[in-house]
Amino acid sequence: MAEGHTIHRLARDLQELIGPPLSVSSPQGKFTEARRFNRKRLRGTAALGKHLLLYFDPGIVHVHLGLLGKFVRIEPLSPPRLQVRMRLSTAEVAWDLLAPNNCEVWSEDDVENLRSRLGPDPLDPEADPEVVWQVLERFSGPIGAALLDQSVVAGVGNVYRAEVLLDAGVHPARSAFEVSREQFDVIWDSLRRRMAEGVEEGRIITVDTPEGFDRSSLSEAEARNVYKQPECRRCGSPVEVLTVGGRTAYACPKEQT
DNA sequence: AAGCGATGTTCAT
DNA sequence: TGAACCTCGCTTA
Repeated sequence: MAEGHTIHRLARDLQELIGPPLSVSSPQGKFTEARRFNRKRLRGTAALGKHLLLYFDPGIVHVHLGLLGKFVRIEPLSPPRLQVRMRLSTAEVAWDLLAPNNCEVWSEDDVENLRSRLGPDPLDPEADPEVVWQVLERFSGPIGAALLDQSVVAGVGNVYRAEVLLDAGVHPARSAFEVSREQFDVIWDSLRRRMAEGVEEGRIITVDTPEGFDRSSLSEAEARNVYKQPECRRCGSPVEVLTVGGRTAYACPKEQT
């Protein structure tokens, strides 16, 4: 269940493994090159959209969590579950990678190739919204499909798509080139702010809450304005459910046109 | 106990 | 456009 915020948070959290030689294994066996990283040091981590890169000394491991994958922080001596694709551990802590789409050895060229295939990442401070805007003007298809296209914007997933389009008052099925500059600015600002919040909170919470409110107490169902909501949490209108860009989309028929 | 769906992507048709 | 891949928590019976 990973949109870009999850990966950026992981890139940060996994930095606790930087330093000592790591124990690297693949209890499940499917990451056949695990042995080659055993006793090697982690030099750094990086998040590019939904892609996670682990820089070892030497070597690069690329991880994509996909829909089901996750990293779990556990006690280093706890016996790994059978389906652990990769375990990274120090004397103090272990991280288990479960059910990823990808966990493989990459070259610098592979990383460069990925960079060339990804659009700007709202979580990258250097990201240039003008590049996205230019692409949208020529994009043939709905804005809802463009936002999920990783070559247009990197890191956006189905939840942020729904919430951000509500923020901008734009219906997901609207043609991308019909989105006004003002609407795009709201989309981009909203992506930046909400995804950054997602990194800090470790989850996607888009509803407004009172000052001092404990947001971690919100259930998943309570945390969003339109995504999977029966009614729009801003105005109460019944939420429209449709398919855009091959995924289920949610829209407020009153606020999104 | 069984079934369903999911914050993703790629490949085949 | 659909199936495959990767797994599990929540819903339904």
